[in-house]
Amino acid sequence: MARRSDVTRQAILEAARERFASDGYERTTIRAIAADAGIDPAMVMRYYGNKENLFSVAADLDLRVPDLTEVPRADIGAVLARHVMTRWEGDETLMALLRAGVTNPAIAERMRSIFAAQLGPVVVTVAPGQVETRAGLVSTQVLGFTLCRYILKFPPVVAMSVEDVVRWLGPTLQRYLTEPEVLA
Amino acid sequence: MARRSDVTRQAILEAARERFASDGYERTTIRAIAADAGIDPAMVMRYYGNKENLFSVAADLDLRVPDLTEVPRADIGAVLARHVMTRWEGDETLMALLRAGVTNPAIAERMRSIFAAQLGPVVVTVAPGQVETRAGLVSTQVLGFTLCRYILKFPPVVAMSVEDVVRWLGPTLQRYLTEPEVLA
DNA sequence: CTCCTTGGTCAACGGTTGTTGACTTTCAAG
DNA sequence: CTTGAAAGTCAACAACCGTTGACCAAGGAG
Repeated sequence: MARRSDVTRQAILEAARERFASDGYERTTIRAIAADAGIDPAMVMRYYGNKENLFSVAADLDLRVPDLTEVPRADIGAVLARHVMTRWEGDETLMALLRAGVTNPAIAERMRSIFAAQLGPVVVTVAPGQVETRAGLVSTQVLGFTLCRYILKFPPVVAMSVEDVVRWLGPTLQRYLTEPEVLA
Repeated sequence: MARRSDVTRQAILEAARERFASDGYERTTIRAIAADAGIDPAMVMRYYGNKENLFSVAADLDLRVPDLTEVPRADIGAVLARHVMTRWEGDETLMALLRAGVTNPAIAERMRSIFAAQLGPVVVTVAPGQVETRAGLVSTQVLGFTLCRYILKFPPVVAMSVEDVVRWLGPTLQRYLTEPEVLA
Protein backbone atom coordinates (compact mmCIF):
# COMPACT_ATOMS: atom_id res chain seq x y z
CA MET A 1 0.00 0.00 0.00
CA ALA A 2 1.58 3.26 -1.16
CA ARG A 3 1.17 6.22 1.14
CA ARG A 4 0.51 9.68 -0.19
CA SER A 5 3.61 10.94 1.67
CA ASP A 6 6.07 8.52 0.14
CA VAL A 7 7.53 11.07 -2.28
CA THR A 8 8.23 13.44 0.60
CA ARG A 9 9.78 10.67 2.67
CA GLN A 10 12.04 9.77 -0.23
CA ALA A 11 13.00 13.40 -0.90
CA ILE A 12 14.02 13.76 2.75
CA LEU A 13 16.08 10.58 2.59
CA GLU A 14 17.95 11.65 -0.55
CA ALA A 15 18.66 15.12 0.79
CA ALA A 16 19.84 13.60 4.07
CA ARG A 17 22.21 11.20 2.30
CA GLU A 18 23.81 14.01 0.33
CA ARG A 19 24.17 16.30 3.32
CA PHE A 20 25.52 13.65 5.65
CA ALA A 21 27.98 12.52 2.97
CA SER A 22 29.35 15.96 2.19
CA ASP A 23 29.12 17.69 5.57
CA GLY A 24 29.37 14.93 8.18
CA TYR A 25 26.96 14.30 11.03
CA GLU A 26 27.42 17.38 13.23
CA ARG A 27 27.57 19.96 10.44
CA THR A 28 24.46 18.56 8.80
CA THR A 29 21.34 20.33 10.07
CA ILE A 30 17.74 19.17 9.95
CA ARG A 31 16.91 22.61 8.61
CA ALA A 32 19.29 22.23 5.67
CA ILE A 33 17.93 18.79 4.81
CA ALA A 34 14.38 20.15 4.89
CA ALA A 35 15.34 23.09 2.70
CA ASP A 36 16.96 20.75 0.14
CA ALA A 37 13.84 18.60 0.13
CA GLY A 38 11.65 21.71 -0.20
CA ILE A 39 9.59 21.09 2.92
CA ASP A 40 9.33 22.14 6.55
CA PRO A 41 11.86 20.90 9.16
CA ALA A 42 8.95 19.62 11.24
CA MET A 43 8.19 17.01 8.58
CA VAL A 44 11.62 15.49 9.04
CA MET A 45 10.91 15.04 12.72
CA ARG A 46 7.45 13.65 12.07
CA TYR A 47 8.66 10.97 9.67
CA TYR A 48 12.01 10.07 11.21
CA GLY A 49 11.66 10.97 14.88
CA ASN A 50 15.05 12.55 15.43
CA LYS A 51 18.35 13.30 13.74
CA GLU A 52 20.10 10.15 14.95
CA ASN A 53 17.36 7.87 13.64
CA LEU A 54 17.28 9.69 10.32
CA PHE A 55 20.98 9.08 9.94
CA SER A 56 20.70 5.39 10.69
CA VAL A 57 17.99 5.02 8.05
CA ALA A 58 19.89 7.13 5.49
CA ALA A 59 23.24 5.40 6.02
CA ASP A 60 22.22 1.78 5.65
CA LEU A 61 25.27 0.37 3.91
CA ASP A 62 25.61 -2.68 1.67
CA LEU A 63 29.20 -3.23 0.53
CA ARG A 64 28.03 -5.72 -2.14
CA VAL A 65 31.30 -7.63 -1.86
CA PRO A 66 31.52 -9.93 -4.91
CA ASP A 67 31.37 -13.68 -4.48
CA LEU A 68 35.05 -14.70 -4.59
CA THR A 69 34.43 -18.44 -4.94
CA GLU A 70 33.70 -17.92 -8.63
CA VAL A 71 36.92 -15.99 -9.21
CA PRO A 72 40.30 -17.59 -10.11
CA ARG A 73 42.35 -17.59 -6.93
CA ALA A 74 45.11 -15.50 -8.48
CA ASP A 75 42.65 -12.73 -9.43
CA ILE A 76 40.74 -12.07 -6.23
CA GLY A 77 42.92 -9.11 -5.22
CA ALA A 78 42.40 -7.43 -8.58
CA VAL A 79 38.67 -8.15 -8.59
CA LEU A 80 38.34 -6.69 -5.12
CA ALA A 81 40.38 -3.59 -6.01
CA ARG A 82 38.25 -2.98 -9.10
CA HIS A 83 35.09 -3.43 -7.06
CA VAL A 84 36.18 -0.79 -4.55
CA MET A 85 36.69 1.72 -7.35
CA THR A 86 33.33 1.11 -8.99
CA ARG A 87 31.17 0.51 -5.93
CA TRP A 88 30.84 4.16 -4.91
CA GLU A 89 29.89 5.83 -8.16
CA GLY A 90 26.54 7.47 -7.44
CA ASP A 91 26.35 6.08 -3.91
CA GLU A 92 27.51 8.40 -1.16
CA THR A 93 26.59 6.11 1.71
CA LEU A 94 30.13 5.07 2.61
CA MET A 95 31.27 8.68 2.59
CA ALA A 96 28.44 9.61 4.95
CA LEU A 97 29.26 6.72 7.25
CA LEU A 98 32.98 7.48 7.21
CA ARG A 99 32.59 11.20 7.81
CA ALA A 100 30.18 10.59 10.66
CA GLY A 101 31.79 7.51 12.22
CA VAL A 102 35.04 9.34 12.79
CA THR A 103 33.50 11.61 15.42
CA ASN A 104 30.48 9.60 16.55
CA PRO A 105 31.12 6.45 18.61
CA ALA A 106 27.71 4.91 17.89
CA ILE A 107 28.28 5.25 14.15
CA ALA A 108 31.79 3.83 14.52
CA GLU A 109 30.18 0.79 16.13
CA ARG A 110 27.84 0.53 13.13
CA MET A 111 30.87 0.51 10.81
CA ARG A 112 32.57 -2.19 12.84
CA SER A 113 29.56 -4.48 12.63
CA ILE A 114 28.96 -3.74 8.93
CA PHE A 115 32.52 -4.61 7.92
CA ALA A 116 32.67 -7.63 10.21
CA ALA A 117 29.33 -8.98 9.01
CA GLN A 118 29.85 -8.38 5.28
CA LEU A 119 33.59 -8.86 4.82
CA GLY A 120 34.13 -11.81 7.17
CA PRO A 121 31.91 -14.31 5.32
CA VAL A 122 33.59 -13.53 2.00
CA VAL A 123 37.12 -13.74 3.40
CA VAL A 124 36.43 -17.08 5.03
CA THR A 125 35.74 -18.63 1.62
CA VAL A 126 39.25 -17.91 0.32
CA ALA A 127 41.62 -17.38 3.24
CA PRO A 128 43.91 -19.98 4.85
CA GLY A 129 43.07 -19.12 8.47
CA GLN A 130 43.41 -15.82 10.44
CA VAL A 131 40.14 -14.69 8.90
CA GLU A 132 39.44 -11.72 11.19
CA THR A 133 42.95 -10.34 10.86
CA ARG A 134 42.80 -10.61 7.07
CA ALA A 135 39.40 -8.90 6.94
CA GLY A 136 40.79 -6.16 9.16
CA LEU A 137 43.82 -5.67 6.92
CA VAL A 138 41.64 -5.45 3.82
CA SER A 139 39.54 -2.84 5.64
CA THR A 140 42.60 -0.70 6.42
CA GLN A 141 43.66 -0.57 2.78
CA VAL A 142 40.18 -0.11 1.34
CA LEU A 143 39.09 2.54 3.84
CA GLY A 144 42.46 4.28 3.63
CA PHE A 145 42.12 4.49 -0.13
CA THR A 146 38.53 5.74 0.11
CA LEU A 147 39.59 8.32 2.69
CA CYS A 148 42.51 9.67 0.69
CA ARG A 149 40.72 9.68 -2.66
CA TYR A 150 37.16 10.77 -1.91
CA ILE A 151 37.40 12.68 1.36
CA LEU A 152 40.86 14.14 1.86
CA LYS A 153 41.38 14.27 -1.93
CA PHE A 154 45.13 13.68 -2.01
CA PRO A 155 45.99 14.72 -5.59
CA PRO A 156 48.09 11.67 -6.59
CA VAL A 157 45.38 9.32 -5.27
CA VAL A 158 42.62 11.25 -7.03
CA ALA A 159 44.63 11.12 -10.25
CA MET A 160 44.84 7.32 -10.31
CA SER A 161 42.82 5.51 -12.98
CA VAL A 162 40.86 2.33 -12.38
CA GLU A 163 43.71 0.33 -13.94
CA ASP A 164 46.27 2.09 -11.73
CA VAL A 165 44.27 1.13 -8.66
CA VAL A 166 43.92 -2.48 -9.77
CA ARG A 167 47.64 -2.79 -10.40
CA TRP A 168 48.74 -1.11 -7.19
CA LEU A 169 46.11 -2.18 -4.65
CA GLY A 170 45.31 -5.55 -6.23
CA PRO A 171 48.52 -7.27 -5.09
CA THR A 172 48.13 -5.81 -1.61
CA LEU A 173 44.63 -7.20 -1.16
CA GLN A 174 45.73 -10.46 -2.79
CA ARG A 175 48.48 -10.86 -0.20
CA TYR A 176 46.25 -9.96 2.76
CA LEU A 177 43.79 -12.64 1.64
CA THR A 178 45.96 -15.49 0.38
CA GLU A 179 49.40 -15.19 2.02
CA PRO A 180 50.07 -18.26 4.15
CA GLU A 181 49.50 -17.80 7.85
CA VAL A 182 51.91 -15.46 9.58
CA LEU A 183 52.81 -16.35 13.17
CA ALA A 184 52.98 -13.62 15.79
CA MET B 1 61.73 36.54 27.55
CA ALA B 2 59.18 34.36 29.38
CA ARG B 3 55.75 35.83 29.80
CA ARG B 4 53.80 35.41 33.00
CA SER B 5 50.94 33.84 31.00
CA ASP B 6 53.00 31.09 29.39
CA VAL B 7 51.73 28.36 31.70
CA THR B 8 48.15 29.28 30.89
CA ARG B 9 48.88 29.39 27.17
CA GLN B 10 50.42 25.92 27.43
CA ALA B 11 47.52 24.56 29.48
CA ILE B 12 45.09 25.78 26.84
CA LEU B 13 47.14 24.16 24.09
CA GLU B 14 47.30 20.79 25.83
CA ALA B 15 43.60 20.78 26.64
CA ALA B 16 42.84 21.77 23.04
CA ARG B 17 44.96 18.96 21.65
CA GLU B 18 43.20 16.35 23.76
CA ARG B 19 39.73 17.64 22.99
CA PHE B 20 40.30 18.00 19.26
CA ALA B 21 41.83 14.52 19.15
CA SER B 22 39.01 12.76 20.97
CA ASP B 23 35.98 14.79 19.90
CA GLY B 24 36.86 16.24 16.49
CA TYR B 25 36.63 19.87 15.46
CA GLU B 26 32.91 20.60 15.59
CA ARG B 27 32.15 18.72 18.82
CA THR B 28 35.03 20.42 20.61
CA THR B 29 33.88 23.60 22.35
CA ILE B 30 35.95 26.53 23.54
CA ARG B 31 34.11 26.25 26.83
CA ALA B 32 35.20 22.62 27.32
CA ILE B 33 38.82 23.46 26.53
CA ALA B 34 38.73 26.33 29.01
CA ALA B 35 37.17 24.11 31.68
CA ASP B 36 39.89 21.47 31.18
CA ALA B 37 42.56 24.14 31.46
CA GLY B 38 40.85 25.58 34.55
CA ILE B 39 40.39 29.07 33.17
CA ASP B 40 37.79 31.30 31.57
CA PRO B 41 36.70 30.81 27.93
CA ALA B 42 37.56 34.44 27.27
CA MET B 43 41.24 33.69 27.87
CA VAL B 44 41.24 31.24 24.99
CA MET B 45 39.95 33.96 22.72
CA ARG B 46 42.42 36.49 24.04
CA TYR B 47 45.44 34.30 23.42
CA TYR B 48 44.41 32.49 20.26
CA GLY B 49 41.92 34.81 18.56
CA ASN B 50 39.37 32.26 17.44
CA LYS B 51 38.64 28.55 17.35
CA GLU B 52 40.07 27.97 13.88
CA ASN B 53 43.38 29.59 14.74
CA LEU B 54 43.61 27.67 18.01
CA PHE B 55 43.20 24.44 16.07
CA SER B 56 45.89 25.29 13.58
CA VAL B 57 48.33 26.04 16.39
CA ALA B 58 47.35 22.91 18.37
CA ALA B 59 47.48 20.55 15.38
CA ASP B 60 50.90 21.34 14.01
CA LEU B 61 52.01 17.92 12.83
CA ASP B 62 55.49 16.53 12.35
CA LEU B 63 55.42 12.97 10.96
CA ARG B 64 59.12 12.51 11.82
CA VAL B 65 59.55 10.15 8.90
CA PRO B 66 62.88 8.34 9.42
CA ASP B 67 65.79 8.91 7.02
CA LEU B 68 65.56 5.94 4.66
CA THR B 69 68.93 6.46 3.02
CA GLU B 70 70.60 4.90 6.07
CA VAL B 71 68.36 1.81 5.93
CA PRO B 72 69.11 -1.34 3.88
CA ARG B 73 66.91 -1.15 0.82
CA ALA B 74 65.16 -4.43 1.65
CA ASP B 75 64.13 -3.16 5.10
CA ILE B 76 62.57 0.22 4.38
CA GLY B 77 59.00 -1.15 4.37
CA ALA B 78 59.47 -2.78 7.76
CA VAL B 79 61.17 0.29 9.21
CA LEU B 80 58.34 2.49 8.00
CA ALA B 81 55.66 0.14 9.37
CA ARG B 82 57.35 0.04 12.76
CA HIS B 83 57.65 3.82 12.76
CA VAL B 84 53.92 4.23 12.15
CA MET B 85 53.12 2.05 15.15
CA THR B 86 55.45 3.86 17.53
CA ARG B 87 55.07 7.41 16.29
CA TRP B 88 51.69 8.07 17.91
CA GLU B 89 52.26 6.88 21.45
CA GLY B 90 51.54 9.91 23.62
CA ASP B 91 50.96 12.20 20.64
CA GLU B 92 47.37 12.71 19.65
CA THR B 93 48.06 15.26 16.92
CA LEU B 94 47.39 12.94 13.99
CA MET B 95 44.11 11.79 15.53
CA ALA B 96 43.04 15.42 15.96
CA LEU B 97 43.98 16.23 12.39
CA LEU B 98 42.27 13.14 11.00
CA ARG B 99 39.06 13.59 12.99
CA ALA B 100 38.86 17.25 12.00
CA GLY B 101 40.09 17.00 8.41
CA VAL B 102 37.35 14.58 7.49
CA THR B 103 34.64 17.22 7.89
CA ASN B 104 36.58 20.46 7.51
CA PRO B 105 37.91 21.33 4.03
CA ALA B 106 40.52 23.78 5.30
CA ILE B 107 41.96 21.14 7.61
CA ALA B 108 41.90 18.57 4.79
CA GLU B 109 44.03 21.00 2.80
CA ARG B 110 46.44 21.17 5.75
CA MET B 111 46.73 17.38 5.72
CA ARG B 112 47.39 17.34 1.99
CA SER B 113 50.24 19.80 2.30
CA ILE B 114 51.68 18.10 5.39
CA PHE B 115 51.83 14.67 3.76
CA ALA B 116 53.09 16.04 0.46
CA ALA B 117 55.78 18.14 2.11
CA GLN B 118 57.03 15.53 4.59
CA LEU B 119 56.53 12.26 2.74
CA GLY B 120 57.57 13.36 -0.74
CA PRO B 121 61.20 14.23 0.10
CA VAL B 122 61.73 10.89 1.84
CA VAL B 123 60.16 8.85 -0.95
CA VAL B 124 62.24 10.56 -3.59
CA THR B 125 65.42 9.23 -1.95
CA VAL B 126 64.43 5.58 -2.45
CA ALA B 127 61.82 5.32 -5.20
CA PRO B 128 62.45 4.56 -8.90
CA GLY B 129 60.17 7.31 -10.28
CA GLN B 130 56.45 7.97 -9.82
CA VAL B 131 57.25 9.67 -6.53
CA GLU B 132 53.90 11.37 -5.92
CA THR B 133 51.90 8.25 -6.66
CA ARG B 134 54.07 6.19 -4.32
CA ALA B 135 53.76 8.77 -1.54
CA GLY B 136 50.00 8.77 -2.06
CA LEU B 137 49.83 4.97 -1.87
CA VAL B 138 51.86 4.93 1.33
CA SER B 139 49.46 7.53 2.72
CA THR B 140 46.43 5.38 1.95
CA GLN B 141 47.82 2.39 3.83
CA VAL B 142 49.21 4.37 6.76
CA LEU B 143 46.13 6.53 7.22
CA GLY B 144 43.81 3.57 6.69
CA PHE B 145 45.64 1.64 9.40
CA THR B 146 45.56 4.63 11.77
CA LEU B 147 41.86 5.11 11.08
CA CYS B 148 40.90 1.49 11.69
CA ARG B 149 43.11 0.99 14.74
CA TYR B 150 42.91 4.25 16.68
CA ILE B 151 39.65 5.86 15.56
CA LEU B 152 37.17 3.23 14.35
CA LYS B 153 38.81 0.62 16.61
CA PHE B 154 38.22 -2.45 14.42
CA PRO B 155 38.92 -5.29 16.90
CA PRO B 156 41.27 -7.40 14.71
CA VAL B 157 43.31 -4.29 13.86
CA VAL B 158 43.47 -3.20 17.49
CA ALA B 159 44.58 -6.69 18.47
CA MET B 160 47.65 -6.65 16.20
CA SER B 161 51.03 -6.44 17.88
CA VAL B 162 53.91 -4.32 16.63
CA GLU B 163 55.46 -7.41 15.05
CA ASP B 164 52.16 -8.31 13.36
CA VAL B 165 51.99 -4.85 11.84
CA VAL B 166 55.59 -4.99 10.63
CA ARG B 167 55.06 -8.36 9.00
CA TRP B 168 51.75 -7.50 7.34
CA LEU B 169 52.13 -3.81 6.42
CA GLY B 170 55.90 -3.90 5.89
CA PRO B 171 55.77 -5.73 2.52
CA THR B 172 52.94 -3.47 1.35
CA LEU B 173 54.90 -0.29 2.01
CA GLN B 174 58.02 -1.91 0.61
CA ARG B 175 56.23 -2.63 -2.66
CA TYR B 176 54.68 0.84 -2.91
CA LEU B 177 58.15 2.35 -2.53
CA THR B 178 60.45 0.03 -4.47
CA GLU B 179 58.35 -1.83 -7.06
CA PRO B 180 59.58 -0.95 -10.56
CA GLU B 181 57.53 1.64 -12.37
CA VAL B 182 54.03 0.53 -13.32
CA LEU B 183 52.67 1.96 -16.56
CA ALA B 184 49.08 3.16 -16.72
C1' DC C 1 -22.12 17.28 2.35
C1' DT C 2 -19.84 15.79 6.72
C1' DC C 3 -16.14 13.89 9.19
C1' DC C 4 -11.78 12.41 10.23
C1' DT C 5 -7.38 10.79 9.05
C1' DT C 6 -3.29 12.33 6.88
C1' DG C 7 -0.02 15.80 4.96
C1' DG C 8 1.89 20.05 5.67
C1' DT C 9 2.99 24.94 7.74
C1' DC C 10 4.25 28.21 11.31
C1' DA C 11 6.11 30.12 15.30
C1' DA C 12 8.22 29.34 19.21
C1' DC C 13 10.82 26.81 23.19
C1' DG C 14 15.11 25.87 25.62
C1' DG C 15 19.72 25.09 25.06
C1' DT C 16 24.41 25.70 23.27
C1' DT C 17 27.85 27.95 20.68
C1' DG C 18 31.67 31.41 19.38
C1' DT C 19 32.68 35.74 20.56
C1' DT C 20 32.83 40.40 22.84
C1' DG C 21 33.45 44.19 26.08
C1' DA C 22 33.37 45.95 30.60
C1' DC C 23 35.15 44.99 34.84
C1' DT C 24 38.46 43.47 38.66
C1' DT C 25 42.78 41.55 40.28
C1' DT C 26 47.72 40.83 40.18
C1' DC C 27 52.24 42.41 40.18
C1' DA C 28 56.51 44.38 38.84
C1' DA C 29 58.65 48.92 37.55
C1' DG C 30 59.16 53.83 38.90
C1' DC D 1 53.62 53.50 47.97
C1' DT D 2 51.92 54.61 43.36
C1' DT D 3 50.82 53.39 38.79
C1' DG D 4 49.82 51.15 34.77
C1' DA D 5 50.06 47.34 31.96
C1' DA D 6 49.14 42.47 31.96
C1' DA D 7 46.26 38.52 33.60
C1' DG D 8 42.01 36.93 34.63
C1' DT D 9 36.70 37.13 35.60
C1' DC D 10 31.93 37.89 34.53
C1' DA D 11 27.83 38.55 32.09
C1' DA D 12 25.86 39.06 28.05
C1' DC D 13 25.23 39.23 22.79
C1' DA D 14 23.50 37.27 18.53
C1' DA D 15 23.11 33.27 15.98
C1' DC D 16 21.99 28.72 15.39
C1' DC D 17 20.52 24.19 16.72
C1' DG D 18 17.04 20.07 17.54
C1' DT D 19 12.64 19.65 18.78
C1' DT D 20 7.66 20.57 19.90
C1' DG D 21 2.82 21.66 19.67
C1' DA D 22 -0.77 24.37 17.89
C1' DC D 23 -2.77 25.24 13.74
C1' DC D 24 -4.44 24.87 8.64
C1' DA D 25 -5.40 22.16 4.16
C1' DA D 26 -6.65 18.33 1.55
C1' DG D 27 -9.10 14.47 0.26
C1' DG D 28 -11.15 10.00 0.55
C1' DA D 29 -15.00 7.25 3.28
C1' DG D 30 -19.56 7.19 5.12
